[in-house]
Amino acid sequence: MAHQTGRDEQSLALKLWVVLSRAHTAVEEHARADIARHELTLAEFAILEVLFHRGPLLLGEVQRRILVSSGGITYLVDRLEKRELVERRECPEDRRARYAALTPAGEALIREIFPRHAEALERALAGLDADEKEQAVDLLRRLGRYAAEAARTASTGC
Amino acid sequence: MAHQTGRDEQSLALKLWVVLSRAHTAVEEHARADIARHELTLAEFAILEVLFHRGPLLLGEVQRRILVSSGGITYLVDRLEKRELVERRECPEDRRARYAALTPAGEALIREIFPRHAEALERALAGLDADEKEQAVDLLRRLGRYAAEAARTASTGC
DNA sequence: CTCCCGAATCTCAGTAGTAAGAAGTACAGT
DNA sequence: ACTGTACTTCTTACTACTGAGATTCGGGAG
Repeated sequence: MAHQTGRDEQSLALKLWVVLSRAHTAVEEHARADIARHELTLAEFAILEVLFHRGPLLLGEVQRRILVSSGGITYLVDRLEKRELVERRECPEDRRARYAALTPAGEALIREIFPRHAEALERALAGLDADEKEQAVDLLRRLGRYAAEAARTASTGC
Repeated sequence: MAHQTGRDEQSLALKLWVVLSRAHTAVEEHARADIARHELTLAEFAILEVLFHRGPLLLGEVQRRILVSSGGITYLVDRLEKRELVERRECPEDRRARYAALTPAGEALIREIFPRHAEALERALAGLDADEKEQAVDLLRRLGRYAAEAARTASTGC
């Protein structure tokens, strides 16, 4: 048989899942600690960052980019709106939809903290050199794409 | 200067962090969905799994292996104990400490679902072949180790 | 036009944890 | 024996979300 997926293949997959989880947890802790200094969660930072780099986006677009639930995006934008870092704007073409956009204060904040956050991440990821990072990016990109696609086709039933 | 860490180095680090997060989220979703069929969270499954493969462990040892807070391990073992999958046992040498151990029902459950879970993970991770998985394991292991170590030394202050 | 299906957002109850600190216990130094 | 420090678990209050359903609206079919 061509694909004899035995116990060693399985244990290799399990090992990969474990080291993926641990690496993610360890790096996330750095990111979280850095961002917590500004009283932001990672999800809140991600919203500021995506609005900074892409400009105003519909709530649904933000939701898909940062991977939270529909309830979650409402909750998060509510919080950022209370702090006057983000504002909702009506969408002229579709009255169901709203844009999220940075306020001047939000833009000033993300402009200030984003470079320092990038530096903190660079330090956290300094265990690999540039070549190794590129290899890792390639492998993880394919891993993630495949897994996301597999989830999609499984739910739609083939 | 030897290490000119410019904008491209930083954006490479950022890209790595993004693909690491997305790969983790996508794979975790598979693991979560598979385990949810048995009314278990990933953390609960991790406890059953570690007790199955290592035998009875002190709560603190379980906590360090599955990376939750001290309050979290109490909460999780409480839940598993209510379902009679795990039991607490006194530690004769140290009366502060307790062992967590699988009940017969808990062992039967994990013995049944672990192989299927391993298969589900293997399918989720099938985007990489065996060689690539080994490369990824190596890179992620070093990445995670370094980041975890950096967090430790940062908190102890050098 | 009206009906209806689907999409975009919001509401609200519930949940899986975390953080900080309490209580009990071990152990080393005096 | 006594004291102080550190460790182990547990308690309590809180948080950052999730998931299901409600609401509002767009757009095509009849």
